[in-house]
Amino acid sequence: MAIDPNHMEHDMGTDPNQLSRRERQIMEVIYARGRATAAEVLERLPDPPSYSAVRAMLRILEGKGHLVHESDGPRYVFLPTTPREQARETALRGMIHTFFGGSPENAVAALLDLDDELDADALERLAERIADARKEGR
Amino acid sequence: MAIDPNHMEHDMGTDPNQLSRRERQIMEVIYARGRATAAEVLERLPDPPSYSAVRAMLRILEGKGHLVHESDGPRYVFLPTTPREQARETALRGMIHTFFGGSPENAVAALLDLDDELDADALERLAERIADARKEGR
DNA sequence: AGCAGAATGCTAAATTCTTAGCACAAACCG
DNA sequence: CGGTTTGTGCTAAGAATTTAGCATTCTGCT
Repeated sequence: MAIDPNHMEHDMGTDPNQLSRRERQIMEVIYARGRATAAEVLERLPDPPSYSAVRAMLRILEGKGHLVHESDGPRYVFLPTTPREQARETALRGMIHTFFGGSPENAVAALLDLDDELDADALERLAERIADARKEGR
Repeated sequence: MAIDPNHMEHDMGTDPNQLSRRERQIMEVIYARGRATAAEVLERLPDPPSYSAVRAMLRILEGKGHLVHESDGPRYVFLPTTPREQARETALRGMIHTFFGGSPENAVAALLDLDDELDADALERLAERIADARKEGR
């Protein structure tokens, strides 16, 4: 059941583990929103720099292959090149390895333990999901 | 049920979101191991630099308050100042915000969907845990 | 004892990151 | 229309990060 850390290897060019401080912050803003203009990124950055600094970083991230842009009227909207589903799986695996000894079960348990918690409906849905998984024999 | 992003604010000095590329990689190695010497960190770093470069980074991380060291014979063993339980909660909340629209339920569902999957015993334990949580009325 | 390897403290240089300003264009508003 | 605001492309400088070497000490082995 342990997660193989080698499973997390990627092309270094778009490996999130190679992102610098600001690059990472920006990618997180964009994933949280799904897509974002420079102004929208700027609004959400911790310790925000200037608008032109944000644009410069976005261009760099595009140059590295992490982002592409579309035009929306006069402005650019940036999207991640790695689909969200893939990016979050990568992030989950990394977190399981770093903080949960490779065990997804421990990670699920920790999620269930968070204070601001899953409500009854969510727990019911999850219980059903788990029951389904058990029926499928996995 | 949405996670409040403001819940993630920390003293900027030890805020993981402020870690640079290499600092973050090193912190992840140390959390994965629980504690580590410079040599052990070096073994696990992607694109590893020299031993002395690793030591210099460890000293910096100690100076910033992220690590402390103990002596183990002639060598130093480094430990994170933020306990693992706290660090992983921070990481989980951040991930839920970035990739799961603030919903822990979505995160749990994604974990359940990982390929290399929870086995039957783990599913049973989680099902019990969920049943307990539902009995407690939360 | 002598030597080689492992360790620390320290320093500075190389490299990378981050920032913001300029010139120009486009869009908006009175 | 004119002035202001918002946007892009581009550049370079300052700041931060990363790297590794030196001097010294300690440890282990022959």
